[in-house]
This record gives sequence, structure tokens and C-alpha cells, in this order.
Amino acid sequence: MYLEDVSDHVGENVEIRGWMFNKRSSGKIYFLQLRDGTGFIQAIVEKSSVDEEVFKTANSLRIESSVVVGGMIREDKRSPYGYEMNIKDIKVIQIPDEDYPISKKEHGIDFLMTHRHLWLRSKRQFHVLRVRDEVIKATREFYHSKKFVLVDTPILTGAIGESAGELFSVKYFDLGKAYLAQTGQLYLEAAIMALGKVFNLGPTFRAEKSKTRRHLTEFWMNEAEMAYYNSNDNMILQEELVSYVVKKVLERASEHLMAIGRDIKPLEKVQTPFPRISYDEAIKLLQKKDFDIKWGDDIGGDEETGISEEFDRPVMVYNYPRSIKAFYMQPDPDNPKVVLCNDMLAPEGYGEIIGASQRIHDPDLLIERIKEFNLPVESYDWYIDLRKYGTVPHSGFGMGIERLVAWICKLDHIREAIPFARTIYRIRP
RNA sequence: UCCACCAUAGCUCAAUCGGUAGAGCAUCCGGCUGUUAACCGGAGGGUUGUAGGUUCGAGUCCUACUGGUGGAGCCA
Repeated sequence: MYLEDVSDHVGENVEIRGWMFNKRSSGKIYFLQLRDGTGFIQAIVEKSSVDEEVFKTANSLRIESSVVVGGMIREDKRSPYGYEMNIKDIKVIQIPDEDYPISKKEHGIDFLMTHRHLWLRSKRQFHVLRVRDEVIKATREFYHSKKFVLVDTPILTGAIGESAGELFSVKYFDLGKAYLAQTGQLYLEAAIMALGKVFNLGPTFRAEKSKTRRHLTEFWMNEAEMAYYNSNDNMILQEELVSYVVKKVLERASEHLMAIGRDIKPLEKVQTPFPRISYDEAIKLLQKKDFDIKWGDDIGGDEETGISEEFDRPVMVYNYPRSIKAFYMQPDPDNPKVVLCNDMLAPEGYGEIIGASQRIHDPDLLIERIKEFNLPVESYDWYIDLRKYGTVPHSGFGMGIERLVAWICKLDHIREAIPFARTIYRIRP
């Protein structure tokens, strides 16, 4: 039996295979706190109702002993989990020789990250990782319900991307250097000409020396790309995606959100349509709120918070100046100083979770822009090719999975939103 | 790359003006038949990150280094 199904087994004699994460005692009775990977339960060992050998075994168990216990399941309000097992039998798999490093009291973040392989067993981490699983599951579901096709983009790539300084490089046989992908976008742009609407979901890598609560060097990104979508179609898809994922997490994983103390009321408001403001309006709003910012400046972390706190759901800021955005973004025909793009900012101070744009589909304009950015035209040969054979207007975006999870769980730092975080000064465990 | 802060027991932290190295938790021993980060009594546990300097005297002040944390820029 797994503990997630405990309510179906009240009154039955069952076996739990798991670990003891804490033990309390009161002389002739032991309260064993057990987990099995799917849930938690309290199990009691009464001296008067078990063999002497079983009672001695209970006494010898240390934190994180692995055990198979047998007994009767009861409902009991005195248990922290509502259910309790009366243990009849304990089979020890292993009693650790050493003290378990993670104690019931607080730890510093350095210590916890060094022991991440053990920290994962803690309750809070258990719940966060279950929410992450649900976020990814709902994301995939959403695309398949919209008839998108999954296209897995490569992780090893040649030198192509936005700028090579932010890439991790590896030696690649006789071909020199390969780079770890920081986006699959260009490949998805190729795929839409074959499949129409496509998405990916996988790891991406940035060698930026970013040290903030919103950055990892390896993070999971979902990207989508759609033929014949303009920037407006693109924004509609994004708000449908994010509201769908939040709704599904609330439906299927709210017990986990509650267990980590997340107030779910703000999440219940995440419904379409999301508010939209143009970059121009955003600058005016920020100036009114006394931010030191002028037209043409990029919108930084504090500014993002300043905008998003005006709204009760994610807000989309659209049409940024072309000078601060990537070369492949389509200029606005009504205002050539801006490009057709948008960021989605999560509420509650979580900042950017999506970066999106309509892509340039005209080959000459694309080449002009590549040159304007001082990028090597040769290495974009196949990307330019896409515009030479039946080019169409198209749009797409990238969504950071960890940022989404961090917001939904209201985490202090993105590193808890991924099982094994890769940050600038940490590559183990 | 830049700025700020931190480093004392296994863990989390104290140590007043520069003047005897301390507590809680964990561990071990003892007590308790309903504990809820259980509780109560007792015990063991220290080259104060490393190297130098100032001083009668440095955990405390100064310099460098190492490791870490938070932030900026950049981004998802």
C-alpha cells in the first residue's frame, strides 16, 4: 500500500514500505513518523500490545531508518495526518550508522544546498517537487489539447544564438566547439514550417554570472512557436496557457500548496483576460511611481515589481524599443521604434515568467538586422533559409518553468523549484 | 564583472567598551502509555575559515586570501 491511498485502507492490516523521519516517545509507547514517497503517517508502537522484540526494534530506530512496517490503519484525530497505524511488526532494512545531517531545527541555505541530495526528503521539498510535476504535466496537456506537436530541440548546438558570451562550450570531436543550448527557438521556427504549431520543454543553459533569486545556470524552459500567429494571437495563447496551468495545479495539487503555507486566493484570480499595457504606458506608470526611468531604458527587476503590483493577475507588457530587444523581433509597422513583443510579469513581485515576440519573416529585413547587431551572417545561414522558402508571419515565446513554480509556490528563491539547482558557484550534488 | 554582508560546537546562533568560549537542538545515559519541531534530569563535545599584523591581552580591531549569501547588470 502507498500512503497516498491510506483513506481506502481504514480497518485493514497493511504494509508500509518507507522511512522513519522522526520519532517521539512516552515511555511505553513510541510514535514513529513515517513517509513512503507518496505521503506521511504516524505509526504507534505500544509496549503492551506488541512482542518485546518489536518494541526493542522501535527503540533502536534512528532518523531516516528504512523500514517495512505492518499493522492496522485507523482514523485518529491525534495523528498529525488524520490517520494512524497500530504497528504489529517492524522489518528493518537499514538503521544508519551515523547521525542524519538534516535536523528538525533550522539550517542555513549553504548547508542545505550542500546536502540537497538529503534535503529533498524534507516535507517542504516533497510538496514543492509535487507542484513542479503538476506544472509540467499541465503544460504538456495544454499544448496537446490545442493540437500542438512536441518538437524536442537539440541541447548541443553550433554557434548560433543571441550572443556567444553567455554560452557554455564543450569540445566536439573534430568540429571544434559545441555550445549548450540557451534556447530552442530557432529550431522551433524551422519546425513550424513542417508542423504548424509546435512546443518544446527541456533544459536550457546560460553562462551568465547572474546571482539573484530569479536565476539558474541550468533551467527548464517551455517554448512554443506558431506559424501564421501575430503578436496578438501570441498573447492570447500565453494567457490561456498560464491560466490553464494555474487552474490545474489548484485542482490537483492544492493540498501541496496548502502544506507549504501558500495562500491560494491570489492564484484563484488568475483568469483570462490578463491586463496588457504597452511599454510606453509602463514607462509613464513607473515615472508616476517615482522610478528613475526614461523611454528607451530596459525594465529591471524593481520596475517589474512596480508594474505587477498594480494588478491582481499576470500582466503583459508589450512592444518594447527595438534597441533593447533581440535582432529577430518584427518591427511594429505603425511605430518602427518598437518591436512586436511582450513579456509576462507574474504578480506578487515574481517578475518575468515569459518572453515573447513576433519574428521577422522577411529575409532581407532579417539579414539587415543581423548585420545591425554585428552578428556573423554566415552562422545564420539555415535560419535565413527558413525565410527563403515559403516564409510566413509567425510568433512564439519561452516560459521559465522554475519561475512559474516559484511564483505558484511563493518560494523565496528559484533554487527550491528544481530538484538539483545549478547556480554560479555550485555544481554539486 | 561590480557592490554589500557573513564565516564561533555536528546544526542554528550568543559572547556588552578589546579582558575566563556560552545556549538551544542533535548525540549518549536516565524518566514518562497520546507524543505533535514532545517534554523533564544528567553527560560528552571548541586550533572561533586560513595566513599575517596591532596590543599587556584579539572571537571582537587592521590587511590579504578562501568559501558562502544577498543584490546590480543580463535574462526565463
